[in-house]
Amino acid sequence: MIKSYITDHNGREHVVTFRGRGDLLGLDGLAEGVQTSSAVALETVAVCTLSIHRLEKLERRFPGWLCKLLAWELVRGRTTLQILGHKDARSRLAAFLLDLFRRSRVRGESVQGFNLSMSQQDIGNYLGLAGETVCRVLSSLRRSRLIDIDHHRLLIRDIDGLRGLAFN
Amino acid sequence: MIKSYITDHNGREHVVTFRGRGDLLGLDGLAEGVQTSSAVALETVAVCTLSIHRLEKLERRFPGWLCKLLAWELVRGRTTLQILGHKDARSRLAAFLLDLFRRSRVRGESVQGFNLSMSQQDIGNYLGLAGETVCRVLSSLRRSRLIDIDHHRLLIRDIDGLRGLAFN
DNA sequence: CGAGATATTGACTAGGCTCAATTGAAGTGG
DNA sequence: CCACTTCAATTGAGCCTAGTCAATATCTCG
Repeated sequence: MIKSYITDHNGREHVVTFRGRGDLLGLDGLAEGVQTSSAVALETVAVCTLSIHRLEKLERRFPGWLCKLLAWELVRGRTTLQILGHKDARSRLAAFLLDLFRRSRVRGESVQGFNLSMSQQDIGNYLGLAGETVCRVLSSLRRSRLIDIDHHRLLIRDIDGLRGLAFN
Repeated sequence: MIKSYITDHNGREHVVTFRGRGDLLGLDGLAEGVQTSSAVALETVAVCTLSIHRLEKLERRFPGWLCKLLAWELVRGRTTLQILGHKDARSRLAAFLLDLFRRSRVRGESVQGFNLSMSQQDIGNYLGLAGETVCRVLSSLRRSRLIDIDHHRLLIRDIDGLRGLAFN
């Protein structure tokens, strides 16, 4: 998993997304050729570089492909926005975990667990919460038997309960 | 000015953006042809419809044009995200006003005032704040001589002060 | 094993939300 | 032109969630 972030005027770091296997990284670079975000690998990863040139070639072969992808990103970002603007800490975490879970399933990693490769600090940064809050909420979710955590392995015990939280 | 919003499972409304003269509306519809957000005009407006067909034609004439636009939207959304995740009420309002101001200048409406056509409730919804908080902060900004408000006309008195707030 | 990072927990604080009452603005119809 | 209605804005009081600070505990890795 890769953490993508930006650094603001004060040198503070803001996590923008976490990308996993199969995700495209750096699409925002299309805006003027400037890279607007940085990225760090959170574990050992293999990346496949794709030149703009090649992207354009793909776009010619499958017109609208790239646009559709970008539009989806836009919609996804919108959902995140909604979460940050209107949900409390518990709901944010629930939504976050469900999103990670959904993506791990799409990748075919099945079962009902996945790897939380980022630190709680990073999760908090991404969700607009303090790291301590993330820890407290995760503990609370565990006490409520909604999830289980073993080191960095996360198990979902009650997905409907989580959904209830996430979608209020 | 047009307010673009989505409605969640509970029927609650979430303001996504405010669009003004010259802005494109409904680009998220490119994601699968489904309209993912609704829109309401906040005043009498004239809109120019643009069929997907026509968009594609434009894209053929100026390859990459649409992608670049979408990428910019992505970056813009990212900024909003940063604001929602990491700033307090005062900073959010300051950043919001500066953004509106910048856009009004781009449109050539110059001077240092612009029209706040949306309700404080809507602003709050957009920024993840309660309407009452928006009101309080605006009053406070006025008391600090950073802005002036007359009905729905907003005047910026101290743009550097606002910038200081917005960027912390 | 030791060091540095990360996680956990507690106590305290504060910023913003909720609820409620009042004022003010804008539009409607007689 | 003025009463009447309605919706937006304003202001206050009290509460509560999440942030901050600080102290351990636990993990990870060389």
